[in-house]
Amino acid sequence: MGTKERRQREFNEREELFLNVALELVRSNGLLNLQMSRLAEKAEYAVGTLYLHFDSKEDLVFVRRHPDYFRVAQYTLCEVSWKATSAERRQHFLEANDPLVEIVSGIVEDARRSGDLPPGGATAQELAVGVWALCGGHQQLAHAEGLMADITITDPYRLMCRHLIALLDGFGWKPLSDPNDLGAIDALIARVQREVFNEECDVTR
Amino acid sequence: MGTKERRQREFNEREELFLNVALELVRSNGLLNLQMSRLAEKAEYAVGTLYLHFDSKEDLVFVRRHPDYFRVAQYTLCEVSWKATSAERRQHFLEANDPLVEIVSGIVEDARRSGDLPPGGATAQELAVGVWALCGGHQQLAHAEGLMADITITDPYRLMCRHLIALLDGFGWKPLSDPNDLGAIDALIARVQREVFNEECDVTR
DNA sequence: GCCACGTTTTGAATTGAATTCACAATCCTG
DNA sequence: CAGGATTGTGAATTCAATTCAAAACGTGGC
Repeated sequence: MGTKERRQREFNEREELFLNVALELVRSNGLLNLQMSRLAEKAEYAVGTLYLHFDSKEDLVFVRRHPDYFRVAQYTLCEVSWKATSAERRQHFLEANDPLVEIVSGIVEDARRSGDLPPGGATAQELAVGVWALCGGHQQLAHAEGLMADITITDPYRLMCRHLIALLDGFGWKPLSDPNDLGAIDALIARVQREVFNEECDVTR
Repeated sequence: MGTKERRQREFNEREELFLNVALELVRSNGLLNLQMSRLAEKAEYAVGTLYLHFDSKEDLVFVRRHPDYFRVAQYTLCEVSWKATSAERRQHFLEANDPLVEIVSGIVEDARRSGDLPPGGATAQELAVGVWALCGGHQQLAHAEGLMADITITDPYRLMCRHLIALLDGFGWKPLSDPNDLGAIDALIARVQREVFNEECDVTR
């Protein structure tokens, strides 16, 4: 019975199409101006079809996992829309984050095992939350146009890295570095970018 | 010419009324369910009157400075609504934050002068941004129901304090404390609450 | 090939809320 | 107290999300 499977595949492809078109629209007009009818039109399907895939607009936005993820995550986490979202989607979001939590926790545990991080105290997850919060908070501030400029901050992402270093230093994570040594930080950023992300990702944007 | 002034006063009082009723509604039904027509009705004025005071709903929400400030600030800073807001309101928001920036910068400078904080390196404002980001990020995560529970974090605000301590320790701000000494942290929280906030503010909520 | 039936897709109609604006009410001034 | 200016009103408009009855399509049996 291959028909059913083909159907399913086509359905998935259409969903993918919707998501891609949505992404395009979000990129050019912003999340706020995303309109279901325009999205449907641009994808060359009827609005109703869109609603076969997504329960609501929130739902549509929620599904995206992508380079623009940060922006969506911020919107999603914003209490207002968090509460507007169905419990299933929230669960989905939380579960989608699990692997990340795993990875980060693993890194923390490795560090502890190897003695880079003093034993006892914060659990791996507690530490991870701090990093997550710091990144999210910086992201939020960095995107509020004019805010950083107002307090004469240039290069907000480098600043974020400095704060991350300070935070981890505060937990005694070795090697300790100086959050004020800009040269060393730039070198570190460059190295991580090269060795971990294989140049694919420009952290400074 | 006292009439004009009375008028102005009455206008201001009405604005205050609108804001109070709005706050009530937000508290009972959430920010998302705030409806202009219901607000007008509850305040016993016409919708049009509401619009004499506020250009839009965003505008109304923006104006509030209050214990629920965090929630509103989060919504405000969320890129999506930040961009939807008029440039004037944004400017207003930024200016309203200036005194806070001043205060925090002052504290940082005092610390540097007294030798508690090593000289050089991050500017006071850069340091302040880190604290702001960390608080905002924690706030965001803490309010996303289920998220903290999912990764077995209890007492997210205490955790936030631990991370703040770690961050400042990382910058070498004396006295250095151990972000893992929970007893000391609780004592510190209690002390700050007592001496600075005069018990008026329950930080643990 | 063609019909009947279930399934999928459609988009016009509905709904719900923000915002506007022509008119009404009120206030002020000479 | 007339009448022009200012302020307040809420029905009407607008705009976008969501629904749902009907059309189009696919499938298996004859």
